[in-house]
Amino acid sequence: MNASASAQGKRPTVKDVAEIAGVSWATVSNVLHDHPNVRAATRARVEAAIEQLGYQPSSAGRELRGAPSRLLALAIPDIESPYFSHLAHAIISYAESLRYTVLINVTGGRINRERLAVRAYSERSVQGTIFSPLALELDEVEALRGGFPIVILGEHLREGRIDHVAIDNVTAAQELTDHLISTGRRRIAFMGYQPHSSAGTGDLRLQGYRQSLANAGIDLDDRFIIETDHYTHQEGEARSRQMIADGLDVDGIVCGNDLLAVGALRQFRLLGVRVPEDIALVGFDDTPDGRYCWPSLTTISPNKALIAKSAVDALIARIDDADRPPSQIVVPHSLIVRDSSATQIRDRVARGPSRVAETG
Amino acid sequence: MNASASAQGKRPTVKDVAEIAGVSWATVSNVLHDHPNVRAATRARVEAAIEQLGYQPSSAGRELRGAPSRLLALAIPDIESPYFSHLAHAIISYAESLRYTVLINVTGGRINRERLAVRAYSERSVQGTIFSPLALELDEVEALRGGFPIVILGEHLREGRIDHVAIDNVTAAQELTDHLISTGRRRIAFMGYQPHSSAGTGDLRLQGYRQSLANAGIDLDDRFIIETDHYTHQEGEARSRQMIADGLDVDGIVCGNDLLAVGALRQFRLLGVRVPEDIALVGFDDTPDGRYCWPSLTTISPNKALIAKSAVDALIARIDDADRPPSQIVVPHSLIVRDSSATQIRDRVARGPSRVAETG
DNA sequence: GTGCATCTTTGCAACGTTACAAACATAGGG
DNA sequence: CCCTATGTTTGTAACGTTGCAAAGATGCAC
Repeated sequence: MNASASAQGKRPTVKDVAEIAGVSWATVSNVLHDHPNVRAATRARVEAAIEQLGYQPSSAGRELRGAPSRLLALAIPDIESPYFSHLAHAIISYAESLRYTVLINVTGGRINRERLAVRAYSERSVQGTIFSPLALELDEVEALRGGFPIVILGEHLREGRIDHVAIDNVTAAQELTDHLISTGRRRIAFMGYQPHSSAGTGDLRLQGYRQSLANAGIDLDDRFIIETDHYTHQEGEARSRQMIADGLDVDGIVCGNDLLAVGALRQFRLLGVRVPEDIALVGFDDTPDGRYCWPSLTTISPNKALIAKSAVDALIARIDDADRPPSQIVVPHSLIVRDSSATQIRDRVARGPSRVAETG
Repeated sequence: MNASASAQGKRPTVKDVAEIAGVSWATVSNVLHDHPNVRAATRARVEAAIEQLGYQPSSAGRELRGAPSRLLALAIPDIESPYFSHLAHAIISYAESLRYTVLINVTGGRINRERLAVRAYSERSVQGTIFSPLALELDEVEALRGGFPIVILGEHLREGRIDHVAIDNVTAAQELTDHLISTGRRRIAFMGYQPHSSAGTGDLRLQGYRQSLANAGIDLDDRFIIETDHYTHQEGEARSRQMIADGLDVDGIVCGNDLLAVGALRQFRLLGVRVPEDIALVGFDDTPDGRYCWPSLTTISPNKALIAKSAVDALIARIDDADRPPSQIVVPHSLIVRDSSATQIRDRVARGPSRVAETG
């Protein structure tokens, strides 16, 4: 109860506790670690002293002695966008259930910050990092990390020597596009091509979109592939305005994420374009603003809880064994059909295919 | 360049560096701290050894030696809602510019987690905590912290002995309500009364709403004060549905935050209630989904960057001097008028009053 | 060559913790 | 009463870092 007994400024140590309890440091340590060889009376005396002083073991001292810091880092481009804030929540929660603490490192997608995330975070005795790169090439990640445990969020085309966790973006984009085709759309655009990003997420989604069109025997108009620098509301607005200004004759758009779609939705509303009657819109990530906008947004919902669990588990496994074969984990997702792609108003959920694979 | 020279598993220490460079530990330490008394040639040799081993000083060793950890904590109810994720971003960024790292502690608003946030975080050698309480009473915070540096986010009615940072919620709510009255609304409800929360934010906003009505000579119908458990989309939907079902004759609603308003917006759309023609809606926090929904949402925009700066500055000042008088910092906000409260469609910004005060 | 001043380098101690082994009590059986 | 077995307690060392004082090296003037 009395935590302020040490009001003289210094933080209490085992030594102080030992003095109050009239025993040696070693006995205090034994009490703290539940060693069996402590008499009940002594234990009680020491515990009383701990309570009296409000003693908390120093993490620095423990670490120095060799105890693991139980500190992980999460390096993400931003913490403000719904996708990453939800993911951060899921990762923090799951890590906490394993008694790990997570340090968040916001890189802003800037390559120098990303380099630091990979290299310098061992400074704070972080044991490993879950990293969602935007600008940094995978080869450089591998070169920089130098044995430091890293798990990459996001699929990559090339099979690498680093652990990965992601949904199957190609299949997901294909499902979205298939869905639009199945509702009768034929002039479908893709918004979210990112030639300047190394992450490859946009590429993969574009690939799924292309595949779907090819399967349906629909010719691809190159002007239907819209480039974006960032996956934000602003870009969604700007690119959709441009599309209409350019006179693109489109009846459906696959957006790289929900933010782009919500931005487009607003812009189309301003321009008098009806969604879904004139143009159907679909997104990625299943964010709340896609669920609560009007019309509500058809989207791909990644299983974020499972992404979080897989990433943390993979990271801890990597920390425990630096030499284990790298795992490439694919997390299931689902297609959520809402109003933005429906002809009549309805809301149903279709489960997409899912698989979890580990390769050595 | 060669960071993997220490591939034998152990992390390199000053000792290892010293051995490679052919000097003593102390000389390595001198190089690291830019002591003047090191010969240029020796310095170069040591630096080469550091580079070769990829040596990083151990934070545990430094801390043990008495160096400050430069680690702050941010304890918030959640990291997923736009308000808190934006705030977290601002705080992390600003703290980083001062070379502090921020540890995020998600309490979920549960009282036990909040107690831990105040008390147990000194375990990880955190120097101080910025805390946004939801359930925990201020008196208990004061009792538990026992001298540990804490800055509270959120205004409180009673002048306390703890540092506070917040906007002037009473005035802000009053401005919102005044605005609705000025556009001809008379039957104005308040959604977001929170009798079960200790934080008082809802109370303060309700108070401003009451004051505005009183100033305008409008009688308050008690049924117009809507209780909510959480400030979420879901509650916004549920409460607004209930309002219509109850047959409440309302022409404007002041919502406790943007999420409630966006939820209400969607529900009204489903029920065929027109916004703003039938009911005007206003919110709090200026979140992106309020900016991008349709109609866009009139709201109070708190200066989050300044909240972040004030909170971090206050916390560091408290860390540096435990005995300084507590500061009560009021951060400016602005009223942003958008379509959800307009009769005709327009978008203008009105600056609200602002002040920064410190009391001892 | 010696003495002195200056410039470099180094040994030592301490921070708080814990594992280990050694020392110390206590009680019971011979 | 002594010896051993058992049960408790304690001293010591080490983890990686840094500040201090002392030791060592170097150069210069006499």
